[in-house]
Amino acid sequence: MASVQSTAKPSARERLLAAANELFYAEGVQSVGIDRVIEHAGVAKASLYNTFGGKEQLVRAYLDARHAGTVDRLTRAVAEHDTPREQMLAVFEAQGRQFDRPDFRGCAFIRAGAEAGSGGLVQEAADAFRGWMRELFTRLAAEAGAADPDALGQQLQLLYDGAGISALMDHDSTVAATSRAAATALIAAATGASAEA
Amino acid sequence: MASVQSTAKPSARERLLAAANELFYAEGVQSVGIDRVIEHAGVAKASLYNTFGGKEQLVRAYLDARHAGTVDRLTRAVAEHDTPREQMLAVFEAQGRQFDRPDFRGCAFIRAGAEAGSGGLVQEAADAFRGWMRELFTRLAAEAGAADPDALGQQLQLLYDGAGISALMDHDSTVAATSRAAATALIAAATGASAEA
DNA sequence: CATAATGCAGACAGGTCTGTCTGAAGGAGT
DNA sequence: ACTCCTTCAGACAGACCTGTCTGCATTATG
Repeated sequence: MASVQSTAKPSARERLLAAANELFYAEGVQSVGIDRVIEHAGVAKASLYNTFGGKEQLVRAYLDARHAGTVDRLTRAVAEHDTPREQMLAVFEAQGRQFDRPDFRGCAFIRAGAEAGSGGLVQEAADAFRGWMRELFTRLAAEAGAADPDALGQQLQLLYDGAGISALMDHDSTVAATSRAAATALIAAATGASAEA
Repeated sequence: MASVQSTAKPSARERLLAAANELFYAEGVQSVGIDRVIEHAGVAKASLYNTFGGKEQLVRAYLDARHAGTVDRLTRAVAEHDTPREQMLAVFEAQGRQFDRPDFRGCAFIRAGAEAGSGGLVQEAADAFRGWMRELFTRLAAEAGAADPDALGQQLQLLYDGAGISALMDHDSTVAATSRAAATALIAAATGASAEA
């Protein structure tokens, strides 16, 4: 089992995750029912409950997959630059590229957290993701020589979240440039550097 | 009709709006059903449909009331200061006071927008609110002599939204101080001033 | 070949939601 | 006193949701 099969049909689990990603992210976790997920995945309802156990666990798996994808994307973007300052700005540039995608619908964790009540698997997934983002910003801020790395890291996360919200709700394509400029100013103020963008 | 009645029982409309504000804001627009709203308001179901026409219109009225309340609160906070720079910071301080309220549950417009699909009355209400916030920040940025008032106004809105998100999702009481410090730095960078907090 | 595992299809139950409708009670103005 | 209007109480329909269950087909393995 679990052997490599290159061109064969993906497993029920993979098809369910792909369908959940498309539908939950596009229309929201609460609005999309189980029936639409299994129909979109071409999977029987019993397979979903055998594989994941329930809708909440499927939502959790969907968020975990998003988490892994964002970690990959941002890790690659950071690795393309050498200085911590450029690496911090690269995070905002990578976010800006997401804004231009036609299927962009904001941060999946913020949206799922707003839909689901506090507590539960959604909250766990959101905490894990936001903790990773915070650590990324704080680590880069420390490497850049910020006087208070925690403060700069938190400030950059404010910009990151705010940019995602504005891109979602204001249909404003200029927000990526604005957040990058603001990040540049905050980095300069926190490190005492005088480099401009 | 509509005469002044000081101590009498509020009208069905007012009770419905109060109940909608409590329940929708605390638990979300989708999670709370009509039955719970009318029970909490002590109102018959027919009264709700006669007064508002449907749930979506009730949600719209709830958001409009929130809009008016925030406009009042921020307008008062701004009026307590003299210089545009202090007025901008006063907006963040007023937001920080909201964070400490035990019933704080984030920005009602972001949460409702995340729950409802795009388009519809929720989107209209959110657009109106966010437009007002943007104009407030941009006007104050212009009065403060920013080189690019639109850019500074948008940057401050990023911080405002990001702080609300973090206060909601991270249970972090330090975010108000962080956003205020970041706003101070961005204002200084945009106006060329050297004043510190 | 036989057997076990996996997946598909769909019925079914129990609950909740929105919205409509009926019928009656109470208060204000004429 | 009479009438209009608002409001309350609740039944009802139609739709949707989650989760469980019963069969049947396919496939891999002993």
